[in-house]
Amino acid sequence: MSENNTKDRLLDTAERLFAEKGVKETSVRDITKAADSHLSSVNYHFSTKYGLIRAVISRRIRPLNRRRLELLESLKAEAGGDPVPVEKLLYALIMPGLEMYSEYPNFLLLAGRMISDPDKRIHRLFASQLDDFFLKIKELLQKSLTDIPENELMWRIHFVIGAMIHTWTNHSDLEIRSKGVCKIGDKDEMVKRLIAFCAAGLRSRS
Amino acid sequence: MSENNTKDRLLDTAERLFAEKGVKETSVRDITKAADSHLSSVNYHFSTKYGLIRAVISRRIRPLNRRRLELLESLKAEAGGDPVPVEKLLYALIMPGLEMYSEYPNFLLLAGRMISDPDKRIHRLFASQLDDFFLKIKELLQKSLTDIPENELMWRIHFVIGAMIHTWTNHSDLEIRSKGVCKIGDKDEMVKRLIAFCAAGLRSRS
DNA sequence: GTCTATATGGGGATAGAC
DNA sequence: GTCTATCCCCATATAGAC
Repeated sequence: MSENNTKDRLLDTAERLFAEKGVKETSVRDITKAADSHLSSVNYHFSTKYGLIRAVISRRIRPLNRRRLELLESLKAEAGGDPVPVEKLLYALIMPGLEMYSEYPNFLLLAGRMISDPDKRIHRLFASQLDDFFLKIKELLQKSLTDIPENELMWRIHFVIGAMIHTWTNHSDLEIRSKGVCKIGDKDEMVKRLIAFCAAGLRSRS
Repeated sequence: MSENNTKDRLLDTAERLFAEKGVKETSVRDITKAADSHLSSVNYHFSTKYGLIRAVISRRIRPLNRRRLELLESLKAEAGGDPVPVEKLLYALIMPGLEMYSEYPNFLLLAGRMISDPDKRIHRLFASQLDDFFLKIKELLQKSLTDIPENELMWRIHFVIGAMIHTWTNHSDLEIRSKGVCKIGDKDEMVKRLIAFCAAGLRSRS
């Protein structure tokens, strides 16, 4: 994936180091050294360190969210007014992230940390993308789960997002606790499980 | 809660600032200034900044986890060999954290960030406490949900923890998305919802 | 235990030659 | 676009007087 020009090398290296050590913990010097570039190249291409952070995140999160919204739209069109099965809607939320994990394994860890980043600018880089999706999936879920009040449903969507993000960032803990039995590597199985869990939670009668 | 001696004032102030700005983003100078103390007092009382971080976290996470384990133990004793209702087991996981939120509102946000902290020492301060609980609740859930294979169950417990932690750290996003309708302030209602969601997820037939 | 002064290093950003 | 040299600030930590 990495290209040969400096800008892309900086993005790739920053993505990796941010995921490994954290954003704040990675200095511009670390990045330029590992990318075999020079300190000032970051300022040249991205103005500031924050500009680099934003670029690292945007180039993945935009396609990710676009894919999610496309999936939702096509499910909506397919159904033509009928309710869409909850599992299919959850697939649209969950699967694109896991496909990204296969291709860019560093990114989900980074994204999962961003969502709770104390720097509001960084937090919003991710959270703002979820805003759109949240509204749209809520609308579709309301048609599929007609007996659940709107505020209850919003809480449940929030729980779904939590389960997903925790899986992105902390699957290594589960791998340890399960002594290697539960691995994120089994992508399809894992997605099936997460979807089944969340679908049951969304449908629950309280 | 804050006491008058320097050590406790440092702990209280650090807890607040770590939650507001992040651990890495808060300097020892910030803390000592806000606590009306002196730069070197941190080194005197806690040796290093990391020593302070550890102390801030330990004084809350130990009682929190003790409470959880006590609740599990008393449920187990009460049931006397019979399966314990899933909802009660979830209560033992979820309620102690929310009681802590009422008393020390900064801590849950801080704890939720720690779990995905890139510094492994910090990550483990929290994760290591969950290890015990994970094993114990798994054992009890297996008796209550006899038809669910162990590895499936472990994934589901992981999802439960994710939903809980995301709620700790990101309820403000939900509050915004729901235009103020969904608030963590309604503690009892929120706990009821989270428990109902997770119980349904745990019971799901895949 | 408290306070001042300071050591020492790392950080982001920039100027200016090439 | 690339590279060097450097500015300037802020961080943690410590020495040593009180």
